[in-house]
Amino acid sequence: MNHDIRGDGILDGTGARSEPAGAGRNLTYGMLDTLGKAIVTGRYDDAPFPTESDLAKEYAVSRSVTREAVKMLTAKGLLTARPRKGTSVQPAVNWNLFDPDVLRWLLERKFSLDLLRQFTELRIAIEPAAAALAARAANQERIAAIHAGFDRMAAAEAGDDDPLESDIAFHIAVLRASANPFYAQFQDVVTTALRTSIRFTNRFKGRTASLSQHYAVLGAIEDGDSQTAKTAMVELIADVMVLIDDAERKA
Amino acid sequence: MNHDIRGDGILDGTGARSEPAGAGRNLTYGMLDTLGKAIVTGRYDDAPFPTESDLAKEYAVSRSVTREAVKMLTAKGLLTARPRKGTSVQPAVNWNLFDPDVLRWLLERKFSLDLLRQFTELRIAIEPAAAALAARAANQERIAAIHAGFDRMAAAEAGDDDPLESDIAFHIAVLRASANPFYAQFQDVVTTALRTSIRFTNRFKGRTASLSQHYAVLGAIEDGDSQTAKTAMVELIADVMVLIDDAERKA
DNA sequence: TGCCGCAGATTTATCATATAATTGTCGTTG
DNA sequence: CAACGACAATTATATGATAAATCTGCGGCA
Repeated sequence: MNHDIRGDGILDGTGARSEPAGAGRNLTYGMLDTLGKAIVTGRYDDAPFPTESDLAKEYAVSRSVTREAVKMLTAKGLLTARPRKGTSVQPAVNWNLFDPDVLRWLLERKFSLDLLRQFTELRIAIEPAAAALAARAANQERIAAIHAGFDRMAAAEAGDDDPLESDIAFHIAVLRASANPFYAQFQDVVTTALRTSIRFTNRFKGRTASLSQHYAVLGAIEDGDSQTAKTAMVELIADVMVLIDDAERKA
Repeated sequence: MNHDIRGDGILDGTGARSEPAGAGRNLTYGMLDTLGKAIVTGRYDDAPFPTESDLAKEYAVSRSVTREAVKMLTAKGLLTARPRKGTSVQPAVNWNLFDPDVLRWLLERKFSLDLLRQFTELRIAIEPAAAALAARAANQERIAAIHAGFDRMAAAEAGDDDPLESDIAFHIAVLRASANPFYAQFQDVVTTALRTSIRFTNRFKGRTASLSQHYAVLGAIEDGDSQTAKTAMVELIADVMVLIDDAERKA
């Protein structure tokens, strides 16, 4: 096994994420990323997790780097370490699924329709509630942000913006407009999940017809009509759910 | 400032959390806990965050321990570090609120009615949806778990169990019964929030009257009636919200 | 036989020190 | 005044040594 966490020969095609970019930043983050993916994809489900000195040898880095990477994975709930017992992978229920790194590892390496459906089941609870709160907490600035997202979607319709990124921008703006930090917390989660699920949604080209549905959400929030905002958002995400159900039935 | 992360003279009154118990486990976890609390309570909002060598001196530990604690806080979104620029506290929007440690630090040290209300706004979206899913995914084992939680609540009514812990057990069982890992993820969050909010809810003694409401949720899930399960859970949490609103009005 | 306890081995935890890499600052120079 | 280069501060990495925790198995003792 030849692990290249130094990234000497890696060509990083995606330049999407600006700041948190895991891999190439330094040895610790490179190891974090590689190990994280390995864990969520089940490489150590039957094999025991290596000792820190074995890991250091395997990845050709110092024990400092190894220990720091392991500590970060521990902080995210993926690992646990005890003297003499060694380091071991935690059961998946302990993983912090709302950590953007963990979710990205899961979706990038283990994408499944089932996971997408479960995630959409979450969105259909969160986003309508966020829209309802946004309608109550509405002010000039928040509405402007949502409006900007909608305008980008409209521009994307005409080919002047990216359809996926503008869609994400709209939903993020609604979450933030809820004025509730717990809802705002889902920003990263929704962004990560939508970005990686593009593989799936791209197969259905008729989906951009939802522009009018997005406008219904925007309008209701502007009017301060929380109930309408909620139901409009429910319908929007329910349509996504229908797509997934269809795909699952075919598969 | 005298930081006792070694816990030599600390008497740990709570023994509640069994495994993840932050403080006394070792120096790294002790420092993680102390630093985490300090950050969320705003100690470094105007003061710059110390360099790692300063931290090591201040806490009387080696740089290894310091770096590993800082790395864990970085993994939880509280810090960011760059060569020459030093380590600095991230804006609160980047904090991983659904990390049990972060939420605990926030609630233990910074408890506010406002935070509790925002959290309840989240629960009123999550838990009813989880109950609805649970009604669909119901099987013998899952129903038994919810039933066990309910039985504990009934026992607590008679003084034979802890009212808070049994209440938590019921809600956790519903989240798990949703058979959706994203909902199950809220286990720790709900547990942490309910445990720390006991200070508040304990002032209202009439609240245990909700036993019948919990039974309504249980019954609906047993019947596979997702709509009833959902509305029953909404009512249950809406009552909590009323308590909070009352308290906020008085304050 | 069966149990208790101790010695050894293994692995993480901690410490200490040295060197490299990154990048902001400031002065110099054209 | 701008661009470049030397310096300095801070994190990043490497290495080696020692401590602490705890599992395993051996041996003694009742």
